[in-house]
Amino acid sequence: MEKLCPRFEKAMGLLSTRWVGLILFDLLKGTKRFSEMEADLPISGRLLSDRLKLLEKEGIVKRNIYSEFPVRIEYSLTEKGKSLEPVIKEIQDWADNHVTPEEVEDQNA
Amino acid sequence: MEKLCPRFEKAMGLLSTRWVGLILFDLLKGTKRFSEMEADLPISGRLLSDRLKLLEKEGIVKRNIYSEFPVRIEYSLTEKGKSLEPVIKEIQDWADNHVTPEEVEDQNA
DNA sequence: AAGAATAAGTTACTTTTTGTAATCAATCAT
DNA sequence: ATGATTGATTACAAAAAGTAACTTATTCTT
Repeated sequence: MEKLCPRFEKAMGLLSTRWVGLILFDLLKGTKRFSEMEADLPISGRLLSDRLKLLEKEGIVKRNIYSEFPVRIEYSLTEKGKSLEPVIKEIQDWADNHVTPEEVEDQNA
Repeated sequence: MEKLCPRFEKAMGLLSTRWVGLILFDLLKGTKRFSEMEADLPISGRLLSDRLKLLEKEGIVKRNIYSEFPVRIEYSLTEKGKSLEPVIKEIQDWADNHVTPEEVEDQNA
């Protein structure tokens, strides 16, 4: 019996939390507001709120409040968050090379 | 509004399916039988069965039956499955560099 | 001060997915 | 026949996710 690596397990647990990958993909393009992310991603406000809290707790996302009218709250990646870029990039490369248009269709069906 | 890449979305949907990452990690070490994977991973037979069916359907895992006694069924990665190695490796690298022992504890608590 | 406007959430409720344990199917040895 | 062994499947309870309406905080307009 081959034991799993606990760190890998932890990392994979985070990355495999539903929507986390897409949120990282979005934030790697730059700072975003809550409503922007809600528009970019196929995720409801309830879960976006949950996931941003999780990622903030994990030190991957930071939250900045600007007291303007209307209030502006910006989310961005911390250094730890940015360090996930190679992971996301590797997934993108795999997707470019191995995900067929039909598979994309299937998903949307 | 920045649109997501549909291929990335599809790839991430697969990779973020619970247990898929751990199954890939396990199978990258070589061919495995059902009961071995059940022992290696913190996953129940019901979901292991579901996930192997999913991965087989996606062309990532292949299933080989040997009609011995008792029946032996071996699971291994297809070429497409093996092509995910750089993704898993990148996650492992990130985990080695950014997951702290405390975080591993938290997860087990 | 009163009321509208806006962004960012939260709550209440339903549906889907997981987890757990018991059970089944096929095969062979006794 | 009975029991052992692997690889599942089924039934049911618990947890997580999806949806849409509601709330909060702030500030602008009048």
